[in-house]
Amino acid sequence: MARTKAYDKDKALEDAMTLFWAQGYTATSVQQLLDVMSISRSSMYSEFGNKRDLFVEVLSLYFSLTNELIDAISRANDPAEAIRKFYEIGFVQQSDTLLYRGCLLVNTILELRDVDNELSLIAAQYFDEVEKALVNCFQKCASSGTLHPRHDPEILASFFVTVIKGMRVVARQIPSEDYLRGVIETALTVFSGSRENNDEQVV
Amino acid sequence: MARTKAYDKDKALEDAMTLFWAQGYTATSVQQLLDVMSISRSSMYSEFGNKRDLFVEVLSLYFSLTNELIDAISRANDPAEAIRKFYEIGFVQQSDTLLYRGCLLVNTILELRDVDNELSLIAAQYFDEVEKALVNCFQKCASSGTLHPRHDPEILASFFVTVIKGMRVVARQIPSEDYLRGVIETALTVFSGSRENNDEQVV
DNA sequence: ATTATATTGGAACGATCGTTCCGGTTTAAT
DNA sequence: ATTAAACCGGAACGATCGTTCCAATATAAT
Repeated sequence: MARTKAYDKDKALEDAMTLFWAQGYTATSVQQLLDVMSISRSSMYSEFGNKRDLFVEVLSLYFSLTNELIDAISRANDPAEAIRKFYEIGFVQQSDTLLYRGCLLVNTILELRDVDNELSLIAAQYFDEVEKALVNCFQKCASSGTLHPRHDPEILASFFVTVIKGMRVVARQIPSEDYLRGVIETALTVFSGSRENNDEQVV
Repeated sequence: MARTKAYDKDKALEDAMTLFWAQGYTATSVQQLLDVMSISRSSMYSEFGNKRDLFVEVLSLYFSLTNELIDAISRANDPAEAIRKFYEIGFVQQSDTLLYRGCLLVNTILELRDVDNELSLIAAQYFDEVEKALVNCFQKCASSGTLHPRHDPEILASFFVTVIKGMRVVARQIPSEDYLRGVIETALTVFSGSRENNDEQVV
């Protein structure tokens, strides 16, 4: 006996994600959210609780979109392939609009660390999932021999995750066509390097 | 015939920087600024104009602190030394408090890109100064032979700047003692690598 | 057609936002 | 001691913040 909703919850959540993604949590007002979500004030509060709860759901939705990424990493048979797949899916295959938006998780980690640490940690933990997948991949590659024993899987994963985070910062600055490619290709050369003349590093 | 100020402008600006650095531009209220700056509302507005103008001055102050960094880069004679100096000054020599604060420029680039692009661009341009210094250094090294001709100075600089940006994101997550060191040491191996088996990269 | 229920738009809440303004206070120079 | 200039505290501005509430509306089931 109920009236049908005039809005689509999934669609509304997606639109909220887009706005939070662009403007950040603090700078995005509820009124702006209502506008892009095409939802009434009352419906938003009854459906999502409040602005903060909505953001938590948005983070969850955003992370669910990275499943494709994690799967690709898990399936890779050599380390360079894993990274290339990552880059391919996360950067090349993105439309400019999405690419230039950067990463909601990175944005959130930075924005809310000293404002709402709980939210910041949620974002950080989601990103850690990606790092774990990379560690697993590299460990698997080490076992199968496609990763040179000189490389530590964990350190290697932390390196690439950090590079990706940096690239998400750069992406938001709307870099030239080849900028990110140069970065990732340079990063990939760590696989082909020898370390002989690197023993006396002390820093 | 004037009364002496009860506040120290430089000190006040520094304190404002600290707060903006931690909380970001949007989430920091004028009242919070007055509290940490130990300045009256009237004095703040007559001295700095408004919140936005104050932030512009804060960005300028922040950038002036990187002069030491840029000098160190400029003086370096080989590329690895430049990067190590950068890491040493910008990360190792920092107190935990400062290190975990991340980078105000990176934070600002991300936070304000779609909120106040003008401010975001100021931050981005400051960071570009660092990148230029790195390019110059690498070009100099290429001339003097301490940089292998296989490396392109600009691409190499873009790589390390991106790594640094990523490391600033990571730093704000309060990483373990050795995390950042592992990242930078891995990044440095791009200098020692050969590229022979890397010809068929197509991505 | 009636009933029941969920959705809706909009008014209203107190709190806080950035900013302006003014009267009182302080102090350096006359 | 008087004057002039600058600082200071705080009230007040309108605007916006996130949230709550309610009456009106719309629709699925009876």
